[in-house]
Amino acid sequence: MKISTKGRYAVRLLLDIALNDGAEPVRLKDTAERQDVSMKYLEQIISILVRGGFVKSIRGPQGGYRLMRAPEEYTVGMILRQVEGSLAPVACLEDEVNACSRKAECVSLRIWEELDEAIAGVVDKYTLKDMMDWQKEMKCEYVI
Amino acid sequence: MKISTKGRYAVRLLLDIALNDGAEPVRLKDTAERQDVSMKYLEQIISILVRGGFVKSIRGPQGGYRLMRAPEEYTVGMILRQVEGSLAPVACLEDEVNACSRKAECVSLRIWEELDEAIAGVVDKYTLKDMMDWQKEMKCEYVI
DNA sequence: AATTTTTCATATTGACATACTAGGTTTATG
DNA sequence: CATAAACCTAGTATGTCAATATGAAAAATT
Repeated sequence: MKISTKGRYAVRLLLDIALNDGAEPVRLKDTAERQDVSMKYLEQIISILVRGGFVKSIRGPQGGYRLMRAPEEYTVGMILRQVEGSLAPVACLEDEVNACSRKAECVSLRIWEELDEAIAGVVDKYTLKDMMDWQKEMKCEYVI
Repeated sequence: MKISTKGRYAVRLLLDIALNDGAEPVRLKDTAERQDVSMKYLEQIISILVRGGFVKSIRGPQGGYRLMRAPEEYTVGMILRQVEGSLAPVACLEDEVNACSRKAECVSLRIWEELDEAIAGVVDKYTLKDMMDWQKEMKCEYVI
């Protein structure tokens, strides 16, 4: 029941791009340094986000990445599902292919369904905008 | 973000023991047949539950397993944590050893904390007794 | 045009976990 | 004593995770 580093890095990566957006697009090298993670690994993660239409890339010197939409339009759940796939706690909830033959009688399933809803309820409640606001508040506190 | 078969089997195994409890203790062989899973695998799972004081075993012919306590005293969360370990969605929430150095400034952590609470809220809400009741209701519906 | 800086693409790796299977030992019953 | 159950340990195939490694392609600067 763990969120992978891929999922966690993806959220932090998009947050970093949102926070550092300015005249120039955000370079992966800088994000990697700021967050102290492998740039090569981030490259793989961002390529999923580019393909998913979450960010656009600008190649060449002074290139980098920018968000495609406003920060409030990215829920944490959207990001996690894009890089990790389904967040369902059991495969039988995902689709018909993974559904098990005992689905109708399975009383465990009721709990897994409620768990799935609870998870979605949290990750779909927050957006990059919320995280940006928290980050800014925090910076303020440090200054004071 | 998946619950392992070990966790799911453990819940169903204890439910099976609860439902089939009678004059004789419940044999693993019967549970394995009823649920169509490997008995050898169930042996490994139940040994964790024996060590954790969830069930007691009776050896020899006419042996088997019985719950140590009343079904309402087993939450699904207790069972999952016993066989899977922590249900925390990220390692940094587990303990001081796994905590990361950026914990104080990490805004993602707020979301993971809320997610952790949401997960616990569901799995600790239901007990084996609830599942037994659902199972019995369902049997009724089939008869009607 | 050459160089540099960035993204883009694919392959490989080592460690670990998952989901079992196999084979045997111990304990109690009839 | 034969049998039926739990108990114990090891092995194994498969896959996933979390990266590294290598280099190509594109675009801006010099």
